[in-house]
Amino acid sequence: MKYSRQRESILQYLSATKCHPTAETVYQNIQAEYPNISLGTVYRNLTLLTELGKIKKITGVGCSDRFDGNISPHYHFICRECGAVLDLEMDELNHIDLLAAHNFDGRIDGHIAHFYGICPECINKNTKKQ
Amino acid sequence: MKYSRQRESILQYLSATKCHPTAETVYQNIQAEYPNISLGTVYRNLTLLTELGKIKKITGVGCSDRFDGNISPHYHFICRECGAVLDLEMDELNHIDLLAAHNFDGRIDGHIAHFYGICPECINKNTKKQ
DNA sequence: TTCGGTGCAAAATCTTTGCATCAAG
DNA sequence: CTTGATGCAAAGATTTTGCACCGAA
Repeated sequence: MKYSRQRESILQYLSATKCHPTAETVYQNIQAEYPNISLGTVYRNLTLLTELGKIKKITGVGCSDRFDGNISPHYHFICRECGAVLDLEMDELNHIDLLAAHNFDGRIDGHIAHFYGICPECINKNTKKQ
Repeated sequence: MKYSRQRESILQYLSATKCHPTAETVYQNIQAEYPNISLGTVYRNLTLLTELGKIKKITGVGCSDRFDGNISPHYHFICRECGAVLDLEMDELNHIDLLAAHNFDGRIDGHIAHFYGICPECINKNTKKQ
């Protein structure tokens, strides 16, 4: 695979940020360094980097997919109020694959899980309102 | 809310089927009874029924959302090979919300989880091939 | 020089919506 | 009748793709 400055920039941006940006957000941020980059290139590289395992794609959060530079196994929290996506510090739930496989004839080799609730910031905001 | 034959038909179809159809598939099946129904009406009713809690929307499986007439709490299995979505017979994983909340400052009140692997049918197919 | 990557724009896919008409209450 | 629901088609939103040109090797 050939090196590309744009791809490198996308990977660096994702590795540096703790938020979980959409393709559009990645695009806007990379534009600071490469004003001529196109959204198509961003999508192509996000797909490529996901296939290479260098980033993770998070689906099922809002309408657009999100991307994560943190490829260590971890779970995500989604705030029902502001939509924020946060990393959770918790061990892998390996045992739940076994629970799922218990009454199932197929083979189970993994899972995705997202947790929902109210983020610290929104709890704080709500307290002030009252 | 006014009664509508179309909405009733959609609800009945979803309650009767064990597969987890997309809006497009619902549309095609309802067309058997109501040839003039429009995709817009299907989407409007699927959204409405989801808000009313009469059906469930399953996101994060393939490109389009899927819908489920089974509103009892349960988990889904997704076949990596054929994309089939199957119901899993397992207890609710209430304890994982506590695990998630352990090192987290916000409030956690729920989760979604999908399990991945190879479905019985595909395992069977693969065995025959060899 | 070669060939993969890019920028651009068009297209594809999925979903929502405006509006005139229809039908439930 | 009145008002919400429908059918239709257009528009929105997100993502993919064809193609000519650029730039890494």
